[in-house]
Amino acid sequence: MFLEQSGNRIGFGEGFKSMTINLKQLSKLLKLSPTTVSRALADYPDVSAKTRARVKQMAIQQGYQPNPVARRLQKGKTETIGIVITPEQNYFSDTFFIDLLSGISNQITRAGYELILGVASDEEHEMQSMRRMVEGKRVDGMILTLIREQDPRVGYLLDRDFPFVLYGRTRETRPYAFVDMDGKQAFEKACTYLAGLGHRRIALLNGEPGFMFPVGCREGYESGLFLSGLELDPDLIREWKHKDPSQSSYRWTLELFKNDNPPTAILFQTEAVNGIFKGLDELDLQPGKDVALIGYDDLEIARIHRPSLSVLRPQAREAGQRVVNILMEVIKGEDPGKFQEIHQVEMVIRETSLPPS
Amino acid sequence: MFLEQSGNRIGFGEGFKSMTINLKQLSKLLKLSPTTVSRALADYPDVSAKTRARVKQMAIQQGYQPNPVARRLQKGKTETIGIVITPEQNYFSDTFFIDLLSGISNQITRAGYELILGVASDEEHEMQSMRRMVEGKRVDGMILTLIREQDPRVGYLLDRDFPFVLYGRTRETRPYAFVDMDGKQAFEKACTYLAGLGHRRIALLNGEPGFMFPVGCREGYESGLFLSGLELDPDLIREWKHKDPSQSSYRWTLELFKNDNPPTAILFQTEAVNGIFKGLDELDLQPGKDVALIGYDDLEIARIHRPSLSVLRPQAREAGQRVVNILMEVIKGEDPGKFQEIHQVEMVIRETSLPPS
DNA sequence: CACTTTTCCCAAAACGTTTTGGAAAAAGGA
DNA sequence: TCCTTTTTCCAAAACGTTTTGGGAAAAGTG
Repeated sequence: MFLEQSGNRIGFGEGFKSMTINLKQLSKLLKLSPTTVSRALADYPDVSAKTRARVKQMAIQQGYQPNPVARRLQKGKTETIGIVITPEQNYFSDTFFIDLLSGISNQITRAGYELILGVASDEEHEMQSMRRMVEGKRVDGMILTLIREQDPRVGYLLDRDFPFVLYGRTRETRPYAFVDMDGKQAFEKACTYLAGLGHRRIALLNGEPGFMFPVGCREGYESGLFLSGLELDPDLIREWKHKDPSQSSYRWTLELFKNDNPPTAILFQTEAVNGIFKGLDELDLQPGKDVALIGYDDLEIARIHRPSLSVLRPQAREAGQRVVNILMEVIKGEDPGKFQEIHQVEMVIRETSLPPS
Repeated sequence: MFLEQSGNRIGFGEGFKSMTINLKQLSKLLKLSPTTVSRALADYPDVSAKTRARVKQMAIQQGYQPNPVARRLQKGKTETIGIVITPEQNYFSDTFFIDLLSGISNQITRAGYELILGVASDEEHEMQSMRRMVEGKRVDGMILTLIREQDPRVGYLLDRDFPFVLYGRTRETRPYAFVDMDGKQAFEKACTYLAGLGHRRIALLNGEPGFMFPVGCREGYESGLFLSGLELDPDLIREWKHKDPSQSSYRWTLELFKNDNPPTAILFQTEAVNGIFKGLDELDLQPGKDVALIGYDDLEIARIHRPSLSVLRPQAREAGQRVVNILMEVIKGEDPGKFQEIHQVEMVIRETSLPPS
C-alpha cells in the first residue's frame, strides 16, 4: 500500500477523498517547522516579516485551511453556538424568525464559528436537546428564544455558569445577558396613537400566557390607555393560542363584537391576523374602515393585504447580530449582567389605522 | 497553581468551568487503562462481560460522555451534516419547511451527529456557505434543498466526490442520491380529479421557472389534462415569483378572469394562496363555489380558511428522515446512484374542490 | 572583545479520544 | 505436563493543531 511522504494514507474506494493540504505538509513544502508556520499564519510577532509573507503566500497558493476539529481540540473550544427551535409554536411566521436567524448566522460565520441547530417538538425535548449540546461539550454558548416567564433553561444554564444570551427576557433575579424588543414601549406607542386618532374602545389580542413577551405588550397597552385617559376594560383583552393562532383569534373576534360597546380598534401580534380578518369578514366589518388594526411584526401578509396593515416592526436581523456579538463577549468571560439591551420598535403606519368612523 | 492529579488545568475566572469527567480520569477511577475503558464502552468483544458492565455503570454514575471533538479528530469524521437555507425565497412557509427540518434534525440527532446551519441571502452566498463547510472540513455531508434545474452545487459536490443528498432533483447525468416528492403524479391526480368532477377549464399557477419542482408540476398538469381528454391552453398557465408569491399570484388571478373563457378551477402551490384569494375576492368570486381550488402543501391557512382548502399533502417530515438515512449510507461509501426515491403525495379533499356550478 | 538583549525559529508536549499491535493470563487439548 | 488457543487487557501511536519553553544566531552595548 502506497503511503504519501507525509505519512497520510490515501483513502481507497469509499467516500470523499480529501485533497486539501495539512500543516505538516505545508511546513515541509516551506522547509520550516509546523510551529513557525502556525505562528506565521496567526501573526505572532516572533516570526520575521519575510517568512510570514512567504508562509501566507504558500498557504493561499496551496489552499491551506487549518483543520477546525484539530484546532478545537487544542484550543479547548468548540467554536460552535447552539440554538434550539420549536416548530410546534407557530414560530416560523415568515419573515420574523428567519430574519433573526439570518442575523445570528451571519455574525457567527463572521467570527469563524458554527451554528448548530436543534429542532424540538415540545418543551421537554427542547431541554433535552439543549442538555445534549451543553453536557456533551458540543457548543461554547447557547442562544435562547421564545422565552417563558418561568424558564427552566435559564436556571439550568446559570447553575452551571454556561454562556448564553436570551432573545427576550424572563423572571430571574440573577444577572444574565439578553437582547429584547421593547414590546411595552411599542404597544404603548400604538395605543396612544390610536387614542390620539379618537379611538376610545381599543382591544388587545395578546400572545399566550406563560411566555414573557405578552407581559410587556400588556403593560404597554395598559400604560397607553392610562396616558390617554382611557379606562381598562377586561372584556377587551384576550389571549390566542400558539398552537392555533388563527382559530383562537377568529373565535375571539366574533365574541368581541357581541359586546354592547364593541371596540373600534384592535392591537395584536400579526401572526393572529388571519383569524381576525376572517372574523371581521364574517361580521361584515371592513378592516381599517370599521375597525382600526395595528399588528406587531411586519409579515408579508401585512404588506400584501388591501388595505395594507399598519404594524410595529422589530428589527429582527439587527437583534440577531447583537445576540451573537454579546454571546462572544460572554464566552470570553465578560460579566453577562453588563449586556442587557432593549431595542426600540418602529411603528409603520399604513392603511388600517384611521380615526373611528 | 494547583493542578489536578489528572493533569487537567482548572479554569480560572473566565467562562464555563467544565465539571465533566475525562476518559483518563474515568479509567483511573476504575483502575483500568483508557484503552480498555474506551473499548468497553464501544462494546468490543475483547473486554470481558464483567468489566464491561463495571465500566458502563461507572460511566453512567460519573456522567461520562466522550469529548466529541477529540473523537472526531481521531476518527477523521466531523459527525456533522450541513444545510444551507435561503430566506429570500419565501421558504419558511409555515409547516412545510419546518417539518422537513424537523425530520432531518431528528434523524441526525439519533445518529449522534450534528446539524450545522448556514443562512444565505442569495445564490452566491449559498455557494459560498457550502464551500466553507466542505473545503473547511466542517461537515461529512451536505443536504441540498430548493433545487434548480441547473444547479451548480450538484456539479461542485460531484466533482469532488463529496457526500450529499438532494431534497428534490436536478438535470444531471451523473448518478446522485435524492429524495423527491412526486409532484408530477400529484398534479396529475389533482387535475384528473377536477376533470372527473366536470371541470373543463383548469388553470395552473406554477412556481418560478429555473427551479426543478415546477417542472414536474407542469408535466403532471399536462398529463392530467391529456388523460382527461382536455386541451392545453397556454393562457391558463402562469408562474409566480418566489420573492413575492402573493403579489404576483394576485395579479395573475385578475388577468386570468379577463379571459373570454375563464377557468373553473385552479391548481397552485399553497404559498400563493393569499394572492389568489385576494384576486377572487376582488372579482366577487367565491373560492370553492365559483372556482375550485387545489393547492400543493398543507399550510395552516389551508385548514383554517372557510371554505377549507383541498390540498396535495407531501410528507415532509418523513422525507427529511429518509434524506438523513440515505446520507449516512452515502457517507459510509455506498453508491449514491442506488438511492433515488420518489415519494407519493397524498390528496386531501376538503371544501374547495366541488364540481363546476 | 565580552556581555546582554533581541530576533527568529523549533522540538516537544498537550488537547481527549480511538486504533494498532502486542503481551500476559487463562483455558483447552494432547 | 507441555503446547496451543483463547481471553482479557494495555502501552504506544495517531489524528492535526496550538502552546510552551527554550536555543541559536544576530544585533546592540560597554
